[in-house]
Amino acid sequence: MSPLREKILHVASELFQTRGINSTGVDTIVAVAGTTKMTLYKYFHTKEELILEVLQKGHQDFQSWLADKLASNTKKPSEKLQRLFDFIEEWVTAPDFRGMAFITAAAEFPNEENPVHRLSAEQSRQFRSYLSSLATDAGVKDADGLALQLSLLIEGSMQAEQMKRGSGAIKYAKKAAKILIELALKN
Amino acid sequence: MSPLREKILHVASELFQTRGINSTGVDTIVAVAGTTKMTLYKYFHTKEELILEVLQKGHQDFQSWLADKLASNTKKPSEKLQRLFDFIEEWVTAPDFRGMAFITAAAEFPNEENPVHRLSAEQSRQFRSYLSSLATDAGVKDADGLALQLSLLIEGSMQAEQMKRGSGAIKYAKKAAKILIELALKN
DNA sequence: CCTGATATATACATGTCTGTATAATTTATA
DNA sequence: TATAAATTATACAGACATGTATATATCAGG
Repeated sequence: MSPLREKILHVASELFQTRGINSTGVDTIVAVAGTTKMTLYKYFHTKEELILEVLQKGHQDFQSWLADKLASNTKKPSEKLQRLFDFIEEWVTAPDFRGMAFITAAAEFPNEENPVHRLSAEQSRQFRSYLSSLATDAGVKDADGLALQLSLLIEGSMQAEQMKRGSGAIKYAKKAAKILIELALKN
Repeated sequence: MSPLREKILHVASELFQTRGINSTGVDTIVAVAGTTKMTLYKYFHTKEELILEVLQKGHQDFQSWLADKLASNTKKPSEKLQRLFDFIEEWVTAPDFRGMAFITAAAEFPNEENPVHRLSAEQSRQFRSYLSSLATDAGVKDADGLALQLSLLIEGSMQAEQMKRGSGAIKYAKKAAKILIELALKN
């Protein structure tokens, strides 16, 4: 894959998160990336296409990072569930964290028919489904229910952290999660 | 207060939530409100001022609606805490609910220095502080902690409901809240 | 009816946005 | 070195953004 293409993707991702998607023009993106509009439009036919790819890459990076962390630091399924929030905390307290892409994108494109909104909703659904599989593996009965609750805590924390850096929300989310998980494992 | 001014505020609020703030031009607002730009700029010197007032009114409407509901449907402080999510559910499942203004606004204006972002963060903080006072009145020891956890569940549910109408997230948030509240009341 | 405030109609200045057209230039390959 | 591909430079079209200037119309109170 072209390094210039990846550079554009990376720069766009940064700018979208720090300034917002709609407030970031393609002129700014190419200027920061050190290229021109002609090149950008060669790799991405429209700005919307670029947005969708940025979202996709962001979500994939997050998902595989999390899966790797869980795979290499835990063994038992229930352990994965319990240590989940440690890694989420690591993710959201990273100095360059500026919010979860699919959360902010859905807010910038509220119309449910919009392709960007649809992809965001799909990623949110997919993340919950991943949490549900973790819960199922751990032997939780209402896995979907627990997954939804955990996703609310996680996405809420990300939202809170994006709104105010160093909010410490994730600490309390972790405590709440621990209670909910332990209770779910008993039933 | 001028009815025309209120009409503009109301229309702007609707459009901001259905199309996004940055994607809604003042031309659209005045067209839908049935007035002209001259009048809009007489009442609001800039678009940003209009945005800020829309946010303020939205938050005030929500807060007073919730306080009224709690005041007229509950007596004991602990009861308020426990029935809180019933009213939140009523709020987010209302047919015209399109997301919590201060959540989406913070996403559209990610820069923490931005006045719109600042107001959104302030409203979020204020809401948590209100939850904390409810918890304190109910005799909860770590009132701030519980308030933060509940706010994550609430804001997460609103986020989820805005992303996909009829998500049912609030149902599970309510269950989680019940557990957390009962546990906090015991300690 | 007349006057003053309120609102409208309309045009415009100025800037930014996405996306494209055209030509020059660098870079890689053979 | 010659040829082809990739990238740049630059200008522009057309739409839309915020905000303003100017003149007209509506409407209430005296």
